[in-house]
Amino acid sequence: MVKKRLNNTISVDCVIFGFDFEKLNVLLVDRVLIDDKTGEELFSDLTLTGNHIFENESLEGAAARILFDLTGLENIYLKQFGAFCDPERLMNPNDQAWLKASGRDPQSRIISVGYYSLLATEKVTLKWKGRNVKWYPVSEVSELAFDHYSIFQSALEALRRELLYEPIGFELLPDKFTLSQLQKLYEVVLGVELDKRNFRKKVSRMKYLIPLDEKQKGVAHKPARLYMFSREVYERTRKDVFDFNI
Amino acid sequence: MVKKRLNNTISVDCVIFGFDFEKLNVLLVDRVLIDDKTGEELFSDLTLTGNHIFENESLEGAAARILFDLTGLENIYLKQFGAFCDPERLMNPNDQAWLKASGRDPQSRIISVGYYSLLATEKVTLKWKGRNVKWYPVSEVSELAFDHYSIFQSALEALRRELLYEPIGFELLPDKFTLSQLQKLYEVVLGVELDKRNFRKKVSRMKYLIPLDEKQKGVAHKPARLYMFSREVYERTRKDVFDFNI
DNA sequence: TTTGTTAAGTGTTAATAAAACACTTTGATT
DNA sequence: AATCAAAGTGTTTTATTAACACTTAACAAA
Repeated sequence: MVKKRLNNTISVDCVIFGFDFEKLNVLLVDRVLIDDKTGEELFSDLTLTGNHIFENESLEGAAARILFDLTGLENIYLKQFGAFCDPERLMNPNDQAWLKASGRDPQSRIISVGYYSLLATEKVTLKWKGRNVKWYPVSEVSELAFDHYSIFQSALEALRRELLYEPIGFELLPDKFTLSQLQKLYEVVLGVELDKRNFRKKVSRMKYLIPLDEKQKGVAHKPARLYMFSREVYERTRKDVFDFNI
Repeated sequence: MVKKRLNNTISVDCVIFGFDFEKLNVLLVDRVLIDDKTGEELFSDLTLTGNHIFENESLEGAAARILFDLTGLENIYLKQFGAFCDPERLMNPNDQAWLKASGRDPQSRIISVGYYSLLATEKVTLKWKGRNVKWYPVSEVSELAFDHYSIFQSALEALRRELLYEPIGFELLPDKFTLSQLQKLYEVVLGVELDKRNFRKKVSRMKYLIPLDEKQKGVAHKPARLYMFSREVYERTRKDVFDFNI
């Protein structure tokens, strides 16, 4: 092993999850490499949204910038879930060609710090900025460029774990939502089926879930009551000490 | 903000926790800067154990190497808990002097990837290698160099959370241990008091906790039965699906 | 205005887990 | 033989989880 101190590049990759009341989606970029001379399309595949970190920018700042550039939204939920830097991670031919074409040293090492973020898709209007960015259902994501598939899986795992223990589901819903929408969210993200009555009994214990004097409109059935999440109540009533009982 | 692509340095910092049946400890390095000319001690403070990443080395590989260099141990539990890279993090005067003295550009940016690892202190014989490395009780750690105190706190938080949901406590104990030692471990790491009978009832449900036909020796009271952790049983009986009930 | 459609909303019982609590046992030491 | 120190052990109350089916409200179509 060569014991040389390396200069590396830091990039931040965002796994942007969006919930549309039916399924969980993720924002991916359609990466197309065009041959300079012939204008021919060399290949096309999908990547996560990512970018290099600027001078005087924090990791989270870079993630927020990427998110802002794509959606125009600020103050979105962002959570760091891992750093990725396997020496072999950028070694497949497409990735090498891509790095070369974008003027980087294909031998250089890039460390990726991953953030996932949570959005209600209905809040978002995508800003193309010349890049082909689209929502893809999480269940249909298979191969991605670089090592982005394994980063994506890591993010999904981190999201699931977080959802079990922290009230972050609300980040995937509009400000006002119904209990059925909240239940569907848990079912879709965790990949389970939940009993309606037991679910409602459970969430009724969460004081930060505030029922509103307002109902759904324009639905062809009994309209559901709307609820909102109160961060204020959550912060005030959360237990400081671990309440796990071993 | 200057939009320049930077070359950065990656370092890996290890927060090495050790349990001694009484308290949780952490391995820290006493960093002393000596003036080249006068031989005078300029300052001394404590840092986490860390190192730069070598070429062709993975992040986890670097963490394992740091751990091996300090303890001579391999296959130790290691968990990545975060990446740290605030532009302001290395700006205090001691840290600047240190970077300068060790031949690095004080303006360069260092990203730290943090790993924590778990050990029974009795398994470890520290290898000095010219560096003053010692166990410090976690409860007595206050200031550390660089931003290592906040990295340390992050590690402790990650450890506590992990301990609540995964059977990692065994990593902090010798191969054979008593139930009282296991209980003490949970109490010390989580900072709670637990009821002996309820604790035993709870762990008796864990099939991967194997009672041995062996007892403590040389204690001036009723000797306790020894137990071991079976990774094999754990892997075989763990639920694949989330068993959280919402 | 009646009828059909669709999802909302609601309660009980049985099984399991958590919380609170004190005395007896065992081996080593004196 | 007596003392010491921690090991080991059960019951009751309360809270949570799991399983399960019918009525209601709004809209749309006839």
